[in-house]
Amino acid sequence: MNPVQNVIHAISADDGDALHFCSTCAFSGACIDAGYDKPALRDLHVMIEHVGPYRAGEHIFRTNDPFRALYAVRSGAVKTLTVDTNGNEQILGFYLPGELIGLNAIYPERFPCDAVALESSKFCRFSFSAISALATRMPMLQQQLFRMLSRELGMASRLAGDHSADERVAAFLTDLAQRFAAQGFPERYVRLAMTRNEIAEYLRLASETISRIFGRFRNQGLIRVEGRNVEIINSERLSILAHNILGD
Amino acid sequence: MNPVQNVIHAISADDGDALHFCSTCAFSGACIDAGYDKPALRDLHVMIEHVGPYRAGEHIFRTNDPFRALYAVRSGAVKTLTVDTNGNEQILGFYLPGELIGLNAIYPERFPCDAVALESSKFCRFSFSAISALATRMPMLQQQLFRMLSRELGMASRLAGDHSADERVAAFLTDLAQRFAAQGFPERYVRLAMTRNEIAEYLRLASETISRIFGRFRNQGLIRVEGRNVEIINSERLSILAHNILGD
DNA sequence: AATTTGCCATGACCCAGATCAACGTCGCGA
DNA sequence: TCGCGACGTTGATCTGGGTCATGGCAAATT
Repeated sequence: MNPVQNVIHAISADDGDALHFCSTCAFSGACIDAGYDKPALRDLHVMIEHVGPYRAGEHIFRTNDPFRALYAVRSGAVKTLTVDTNGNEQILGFYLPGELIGLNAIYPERFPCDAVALESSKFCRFSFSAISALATRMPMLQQQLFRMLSRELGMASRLAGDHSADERVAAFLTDLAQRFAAQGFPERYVRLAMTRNEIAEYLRLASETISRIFGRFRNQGLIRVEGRNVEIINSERLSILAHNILGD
Repeated sequence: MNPVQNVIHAISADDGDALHFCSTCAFSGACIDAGYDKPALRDLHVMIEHVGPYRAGEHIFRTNDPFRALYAVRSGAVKTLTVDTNGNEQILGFYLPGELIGLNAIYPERFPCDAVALESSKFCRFSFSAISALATRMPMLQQQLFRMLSRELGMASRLAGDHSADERVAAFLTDLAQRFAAQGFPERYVRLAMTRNEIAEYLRLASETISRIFGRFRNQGLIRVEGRNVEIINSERLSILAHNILGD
């Protein structure tokens, strides 16, 4: 049997309970590290609402919806996107379990984008006013929010740079592999939850260009591709290509 | 005398004192609105260090410098930039009085870019750990930091989109005019503190393209250009062009 | 006054990636 | 089982904006 196929089935996180985080919770790192894992956590858990599952194609929120809550992905995968005046979709980001959606809505106080499930997905919903209030009493939580905002800002501006299509695709694959690895999956396998066209809309390329570059990377022995399963053969060279975007 | 010339000389803010903000302080909105204008402000002022002036071309900080403080522009203008492996500069942003530099350094804990004065500039320096600590006691300050991060994130991802050179230049001029207007300057005049080449590095275009588009916008009666002074004649049509990037 | 240096403008040409077109494949509902 | 629509690949052609080259101008320097 081919090693690429069926290696990764679906990413999901356990559900957590009144005293434990979902295993991939966006806040767990900050809180557990800081010794908040005892009763203080009750305050955090009490404001969490488990929502979903949303099926593939369903909206979690839409552009201009009033912003009240952040969404942490528990399982599945999500895209956020805007539609410009010509009807062109622009994908802002893909989100995997453990990642947080909605940070770009804080300032406008409305969601500036749609969020759509790429596959069946569940979420933790955090009231933003409640989590802000809690953050004033939990400095590490505040810090974690600052860090996540800052991280997303850095990523957005690096991706905004003037890079070749090869660099973009290499950075996309490398980044995704690292994020899968952060969930405990083998770093060399990436299961794409999105179409070639969605990758293209994210990287500001045409879907044909994605196909061609996947093909070229395959011919150069950088990756193996079977449909939406990608195996990274030469992560070394891929990282070098990605370096201008990912920074390290 | 030509109306474009010498309308805007230099932007600067008064210096503030122990109980008053600089008139354009990045935090003044949040704090004054929230009724913090009495003794609580002392805590904020006490952690501020006035630095500068830096002359044109001088670095405020450099890539990989450890991140300890945010810088608010008091007067002058600044660019932040990265240099990629081919030696190409990429400008991340321009900053005017009242704006805050360094938010993208929180997550990596090092500055991911250089900051260089475009003209003689002064700053307020805020220790980040001190301001975070204070933010736990001043919810509106925390909120203001969240909002500024979120705002910059939104701007970065809109600029990252797939837009024509015309749209980019229109958005650049419109945005700058709005930010000048926020300082109380007439909205129709923009004084560019940066070269054509720097505009190009910011918008991911060639400097020749900036020249050509300024020329075309002039011929179409959208703007008047004299060196680095720009007068916006038809802000209506310019905003329509910019709409896909600026959103409103 | 002459020279250098940085900045800006404009024409000629080129290229990375978009667009257009054709076709193959897969999954799914009737 | 068939048909249909979404998805992916590949080839041919086009184009927006990049690159290269030239020249002008103004401030700084000699």
